[in-house]
Amino acid sequence: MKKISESAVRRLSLYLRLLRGIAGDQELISSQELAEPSGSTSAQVRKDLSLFGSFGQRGKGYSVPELIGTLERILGLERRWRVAVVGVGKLGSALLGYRGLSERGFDVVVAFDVDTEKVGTELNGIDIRSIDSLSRVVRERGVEIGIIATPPEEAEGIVSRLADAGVSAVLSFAPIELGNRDPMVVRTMDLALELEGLTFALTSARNGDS
Amino acid sequence: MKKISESAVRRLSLYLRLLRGIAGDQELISSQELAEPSGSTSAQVRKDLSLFGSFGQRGKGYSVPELIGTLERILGLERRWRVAVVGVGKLGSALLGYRGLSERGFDVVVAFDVDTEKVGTELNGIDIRSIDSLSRVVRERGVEIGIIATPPEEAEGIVSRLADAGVSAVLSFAPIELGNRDPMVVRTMDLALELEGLTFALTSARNGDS
DNA sequence: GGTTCCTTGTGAAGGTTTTCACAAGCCGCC
DNA sequence: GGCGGCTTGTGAAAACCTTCACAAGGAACC
Repeated sequence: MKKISESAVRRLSLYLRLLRGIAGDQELISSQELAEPSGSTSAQVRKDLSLFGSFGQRGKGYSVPELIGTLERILGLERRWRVAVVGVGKLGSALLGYRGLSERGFDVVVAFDVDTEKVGTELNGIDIRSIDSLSRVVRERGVEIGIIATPPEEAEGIVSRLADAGVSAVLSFAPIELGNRDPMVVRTMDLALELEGLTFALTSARNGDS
Repeated sequence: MKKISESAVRRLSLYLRLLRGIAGDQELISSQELAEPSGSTSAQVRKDLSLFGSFGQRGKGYSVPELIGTLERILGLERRWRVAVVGVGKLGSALLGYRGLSERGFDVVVAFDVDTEKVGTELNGIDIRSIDSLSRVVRERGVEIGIIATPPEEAEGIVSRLADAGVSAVLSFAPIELGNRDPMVVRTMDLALELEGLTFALTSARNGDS
């Protein structure tokens, strides 16, 4: 199988998000209509899709419901995924209450924290368990993806423990680098780093860049 | 001035984050030492830096404190930035309490919400004001960057109002597409979209990809 | 059935980013 | 001062990604 670039996968996710938003309103969509709101071009859309097959009909466009199904299949979203949130501080709590996860196919099945006050309680129907029991509980509940919302200094250790417990992917909010330990896929979301992308743009715009 | 790719800027931010983490422990660092923990290569590091000048010393490497200063200058972080958080729900509250922002040069100077219960109170020392007063308060407090933590259906309108009030950059957590309205820079962080990047990797790994 | 209009799928061209590889330069030691 | 070891800075090559442009195919209408 060809190698698919990360940016192509991002765009596919974006197309899917847009399509879900218009499902019902429209039966067919052209590459042009899909490109515009995603800040892309029609050629790009067609190329991205053609990496996986031919899903459109010449002269007509793409069937919205079919394309949604196709993108879900490509992205591995035909099934739901079992997620654990590690760290139930402010961010972790926000994640436990975030409907955007289950709407998009991710079920938070358990959360972990060190705080003995929190352990044993539940939040939005999700059990909070002790981090000491992480390995066992992760296996019991079949967790496949971990979301790290702990202080940065804990993150590295948590990733190791998740890896040992058989979790295959991690999304971390801790602003530190977590090497991709092989079979496991790790991705980091760093708010300040994103803001720095903005300040770079603002600053270089101000200093006579055309 | 040359055009700098978004991925290069990302990497520069990453180098800076790493350097700040080791400042004090080490006086000099080689491109190789900087590359490894950032998942890059030494050649990449040198190329990235060479886009802006020559900062190293052959045979020795880069001075850690100087390189920090240089990167801060490049990224526009020599000064602090004034940020407003719009939407004080769970996510917004978490943001108001997040130290990672001020540590990295971003001061949240005000927050906005529609809820009359919240308006007039403060959280972590940050005033919560009515969204109706957004334009005025943004100007009064010199807000430069907006962070959107409202429900997605509000996001579009908020961006317009921020733009009108003179805010030049926005980071949005709403999972919808917000076109880059010209002088303003807009960036979206979508948790589920990042998770989809992971499920794609997991799924295609399982389906005989090498 | 033929003609026109429309949109896909895709090679080829063009552009950008990454990697390679090596000359240039610095340091320390004899 | 000269030599050896080390690391930068950078053209050139390679890899990768995006855009172009057009043939192929479908639908509608006469």
